[in-house]
Amino acid sequence: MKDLQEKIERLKKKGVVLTIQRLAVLELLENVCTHPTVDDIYKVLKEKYPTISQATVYSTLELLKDAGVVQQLCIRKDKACFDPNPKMHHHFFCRRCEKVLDIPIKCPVSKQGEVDGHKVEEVQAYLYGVCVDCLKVAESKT
Amino acid sequence: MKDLQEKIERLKKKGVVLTIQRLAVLELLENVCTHPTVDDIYKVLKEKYPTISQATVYSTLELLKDAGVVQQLCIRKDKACFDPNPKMHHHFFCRRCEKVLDIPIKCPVSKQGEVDGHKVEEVQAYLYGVCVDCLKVAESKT
DNA sequence: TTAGATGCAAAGTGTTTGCAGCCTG
DNA sequence: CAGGCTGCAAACACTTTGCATCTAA
Repeated sequence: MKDLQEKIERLKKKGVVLTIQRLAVLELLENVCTHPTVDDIYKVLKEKYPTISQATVYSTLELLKDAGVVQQLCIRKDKACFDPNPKMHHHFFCRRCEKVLDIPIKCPVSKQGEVDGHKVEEVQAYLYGVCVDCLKVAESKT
Repeated sequence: MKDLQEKIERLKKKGVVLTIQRLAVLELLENVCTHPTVDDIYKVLKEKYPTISQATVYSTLELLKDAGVVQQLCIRKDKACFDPNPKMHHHFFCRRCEKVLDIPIKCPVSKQGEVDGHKVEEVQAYLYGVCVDCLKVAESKT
């Protein structure tokens, strides 16, 4: 939970008002090992905070992203998902079960923050395929 | 034009019916050096083929993607864009002018087609930042 | 007290779907 | 002639927006 405290500090320093809703989103993300979509987050929070709205979840996630405490992934073409870890790392999307997983590969962006003269601020490497669990299921059916 | 012929051959071998509309999409993509969205393609084709529909453009692009002659990029969160080059290579998105550019970096997916036991079928590395042209404009305004 | 956040609903945008009619082989 | 493609419009899903109300500092 050290991460959570650090994030809260960082947000406070930026002058962000920490409402119940924002803390709830932050906390949920901190305790998750998946990469939830907006709707995933909304549905879970709805249980504890029945009046929370999708618009708030959307705006909070944007706020957290802009503050650099979470990152948004564009790995699925239908909807965004979020990663509580804001540090650069990469992802795998299983086309079968639609899970998103962190992966340990290093994707070197040549010279620090610069490629062909373009200023690089962010890098996302997305791998697509079939995850090990789905491969096992497929095998066992053979 | 060699590429175009090869693609047409490949599609024919797969038994794909090459209608006027499909050829038009294919040809347009072959003569483009950008990464057009569905709407970009639709608008251009509309001039030459006033009755063409968006649905046809969508279905054609999916067909071409499935046949492996073009690739779809998920680099912008609002809409898909397409790359006539189906071979693996990576992309840069300029947040200022919203251009998508091919970039020469190599993003090594460790062992051939496999990471952490997951079967990798496709890799997309997306870099985000400000392109060299927009950087120049920004400088000249200083 | 008040600037700014929330909740609700409507609007917006890209994409998919259903189906009648048309075309191609 | 038959299967499949096209064009049109409606349906869909995710996201954004507008605004009245509420709330944290």
